[in-house]
Amino acid sequence: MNEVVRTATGAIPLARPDVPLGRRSPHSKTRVLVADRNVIIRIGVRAILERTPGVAVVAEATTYDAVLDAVDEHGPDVLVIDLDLGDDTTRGLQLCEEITKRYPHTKIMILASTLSEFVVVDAMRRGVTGYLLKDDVKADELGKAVRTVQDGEVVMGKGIGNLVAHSLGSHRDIGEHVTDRELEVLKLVARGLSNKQIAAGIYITESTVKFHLQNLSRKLGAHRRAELVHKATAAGLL
Amino acid sequence: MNEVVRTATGAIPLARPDVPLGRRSPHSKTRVLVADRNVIIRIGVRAILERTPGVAVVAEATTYDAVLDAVDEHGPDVLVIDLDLGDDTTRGLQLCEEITKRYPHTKIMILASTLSEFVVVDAMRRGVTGYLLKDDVKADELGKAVRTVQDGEVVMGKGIGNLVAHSLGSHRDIGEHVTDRELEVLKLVARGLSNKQIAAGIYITESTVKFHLQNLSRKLGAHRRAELVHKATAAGLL
DNA sequence: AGCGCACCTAGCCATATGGACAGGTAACAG
DNA sequence: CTGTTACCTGTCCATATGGCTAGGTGCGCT
Repeated sequence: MNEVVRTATGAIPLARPDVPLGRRSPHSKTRVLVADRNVIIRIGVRAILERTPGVAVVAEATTYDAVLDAVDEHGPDVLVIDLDLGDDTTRGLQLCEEITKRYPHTKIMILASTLSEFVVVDAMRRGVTGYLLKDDVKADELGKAVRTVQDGEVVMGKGIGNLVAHSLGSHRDIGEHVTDRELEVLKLVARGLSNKQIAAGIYITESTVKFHLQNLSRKLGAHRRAELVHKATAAGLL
Repeated sequence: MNEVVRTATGAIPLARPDVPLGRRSPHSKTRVLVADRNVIIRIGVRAILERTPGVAVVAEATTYDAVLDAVDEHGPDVLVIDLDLGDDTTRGLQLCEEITKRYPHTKIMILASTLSEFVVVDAMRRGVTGYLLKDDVKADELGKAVRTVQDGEVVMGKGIGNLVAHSLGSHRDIGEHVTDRELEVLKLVARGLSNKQIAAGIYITESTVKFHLQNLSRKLGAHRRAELVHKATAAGLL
């Protein structure tokens, strides 16, 4: 039943055939691209998917650029990706947007390590159609989810749907963009610097530091810098 | 709680033979127990190890209790484990200590998600002989590491060795135990409560809250509560 | 009994912080 | 031109925080 595991780096089974934008023949397999920086996860996902009937992993990628190249080269039906590929989470969101625009045939399913209200909502806006948590998925769910996503349906892990619904009803406009400068200040706060030290460090006044922190606090719904650091961490900003 | 997960093929390779404390015959395989709450990781690690010559995965476990049962039942040569099995990291460390005491034949290799100076040093003290980061390992390293650990050698991922050395030379006595009360206060700090609110919440005075925070700050080497939250998160305390 | 440890309390003081106000600039899109 | 956005600055004030010293209790261990 197993023994399906191929070589680690994985020979690419097929040269890309004609990839029409419409639905493919029911007999052809769902072609999947797996993107994760972690080998163990890549191999694990590959092993799980390849024991799912009608699904085949055509390539793996470990960086944002590699994902783009691989999508372009293989035109997969589904991209299973952990957004945390570089040190810039925002980059992952942009990537999703770009792929849904340029390769509408390729559906995106996020396989995340952590649940971030921030990221989920943003991802949905950018055309992502699936969001699962690594720690939550059962082995068989993953295969099913991929096929469901390919059919254009939305798949969300338990609790995630509720989260999104709750967020949309929330008073604060979540998903509000965190600016570069704010992030810069935030990182220094996390390192325990005072407003004065931060100000001196990046050549702005203490007033401005406080200004950025006020905005950050509003965007993340925090009222103390300790909470700010906590929520920012949970949101994958640090 | 959960049961021990058996092999997918369903065959339990061997009823446990006599397991002598000394080295086993060079022809017998290194018998591995994989413990991780995440299916993808378990399958990934299993796939990687099973393609390594001379290594066989005999069981999987997803909870602390299941690990203990499985070690007792299978007497594996190596336990590959992510300490983050429950919501109590400390429990994982205790588990390691117990296993090295009661089953000295079984070597322990930690396969962690995050690098925590705190945990690494503590783990070493309790007889753990390997520490790798999921995000760092190459596929072939994992197999090698398991065999190396079985031979009684210590394996540490890149950077981890330096970390340990640096820690030991550090002025602050790292690995100093964080008490229950401190942890309780810490969690409330992370949620953005003021000292006064925390005091009222757990029926102690503000002075005591500050006392606990002072001790925590010393133990984690932080000087501001934002930094405290940051480091505590990195140390897996939150 | 003596010891260490977790836990709790008090007071003092300089400084940091949060929250509010009311502005300014530059770049860029419609 | 007008509106939006990121970015920057200032002032005001109440409160929170960090750092310190100097105690107290109860518990388990030797």
